[in-house]
Amino acid sequence: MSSADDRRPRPGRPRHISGPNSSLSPRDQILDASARLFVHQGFAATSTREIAERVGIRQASIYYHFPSGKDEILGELLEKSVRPTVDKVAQIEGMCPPEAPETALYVLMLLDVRTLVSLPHNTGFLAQLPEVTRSPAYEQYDKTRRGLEDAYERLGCQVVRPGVIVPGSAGEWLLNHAETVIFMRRSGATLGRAAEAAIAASGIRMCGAGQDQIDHAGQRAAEVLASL
Amino acid sequence: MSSADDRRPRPGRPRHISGPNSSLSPRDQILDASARLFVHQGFAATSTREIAERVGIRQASIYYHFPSGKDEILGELLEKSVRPTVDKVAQIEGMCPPEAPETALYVLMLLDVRTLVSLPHNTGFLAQLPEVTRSPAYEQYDKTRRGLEDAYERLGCQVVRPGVIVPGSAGEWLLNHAETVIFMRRSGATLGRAAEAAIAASGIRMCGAGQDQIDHAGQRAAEVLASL
DNA sequence: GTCTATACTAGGATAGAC
DNA sequence: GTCTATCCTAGTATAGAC
Repeated sequence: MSSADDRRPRPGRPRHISGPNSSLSPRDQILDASARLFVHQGFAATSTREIAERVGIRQASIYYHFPSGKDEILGELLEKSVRPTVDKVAQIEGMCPPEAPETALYVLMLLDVRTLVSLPHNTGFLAQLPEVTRSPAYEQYDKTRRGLEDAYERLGCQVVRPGVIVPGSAGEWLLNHAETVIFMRRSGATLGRAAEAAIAASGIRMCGAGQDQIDHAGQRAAEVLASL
Repeated sequence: MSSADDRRPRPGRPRHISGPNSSLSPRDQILDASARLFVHQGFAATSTREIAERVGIRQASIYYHFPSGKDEILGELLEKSVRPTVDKVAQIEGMCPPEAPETALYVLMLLDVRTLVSLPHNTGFLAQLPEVTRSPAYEQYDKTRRGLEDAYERLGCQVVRPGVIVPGSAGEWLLNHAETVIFMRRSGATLGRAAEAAIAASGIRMCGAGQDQIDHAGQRAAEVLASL
């Protein structure tokens, strides 16, 4: 990482108001405030002035940290919202026994759900905004996410029982299902371990698995996730 | 309805370009163009100029049909996106045998899904936009939609098997599930009868119903829906 | 019913001082 | 590193002609 990570207060004109100012670097303060605002009122509807106000700096100062403005901020928030999950996918597929794909799928879903739940300000939602989808920053995000969808597809195809019909592709369907947490968080819910597990479980159930298999996958998954 | 519904070309200065201009009333042309734009690029990110351009009129002319501008257009689009479903809810609950709540739930979901699928430009998505949620027009929509969620809750509670854990309330969970069609449409899928049924089926499946019950509910549901 | 013209505001972005 | 000052564009909204 560059010198931007340096936390020491370096020289520079003091801010016009010097509030408590948190422990985050100015750059991270901007990211945090932006995330909250983008998610609550939309990307297009949020102005750089509003962001600056939240942080306690002037509008123009944002361009010191993000020379390309809002879009650059957005790009970084998007990246942070998929990266953690994707990075662990290969690991999961490696650790789970190929003869019990439900377990791997359960683990993947649970991991995905947990990551989304733990994202600050529910930033997973950003990628759903139409302005964002069309923005140049989205392209990079989308490539990364596609890797995730592929993993769901590989596992999903093995788990779905004959006779069970799934709309569209299994991968898209299951990933979509996991991402419903985003909308649950939006409607104000605080999701605990039980809710997270319930979502993963219903994902497997939708594929046609019986209660016994679900329970079994759930137990094995907890172990796998713990050793991650 | 008022004189706005009058389709005859009434006097008025001719448009600056006189294209094919469809068969819709000018007002409906504005609604249609707005719907497409709002869904594809967001509400806040869409300007009245863009709307006007699509319709083939000047920006200022929009205010003749919608004196309060964009928000008024939005309000009407939102209303059209829930009204059809909600209006049929009572009817459904009345028609289905109380001893087989899966059937009623299946019908409700299928109806809901079909309505969402048939909405022009996927306008069901509008209510998901943060700018929209905070807009004054949303309040009215939300009240209407809550009636729908209540119906899901009533039926869902009867269907969910003991031992099956559902995150949050059954009503919210199931309504959310039905609304995933919106996101499937967004990712480009064209949904046929089979896909619609698959969504309703997996909703029931998530509650813990077995394949035989699902099949049965599906058959009964088709009959009920036909006589609606 | 639609146009032209225009007033007004808000937001993005840059230059240079401290 | 943050500020002030300022420019410029884009968007909303109104008034009045046709």
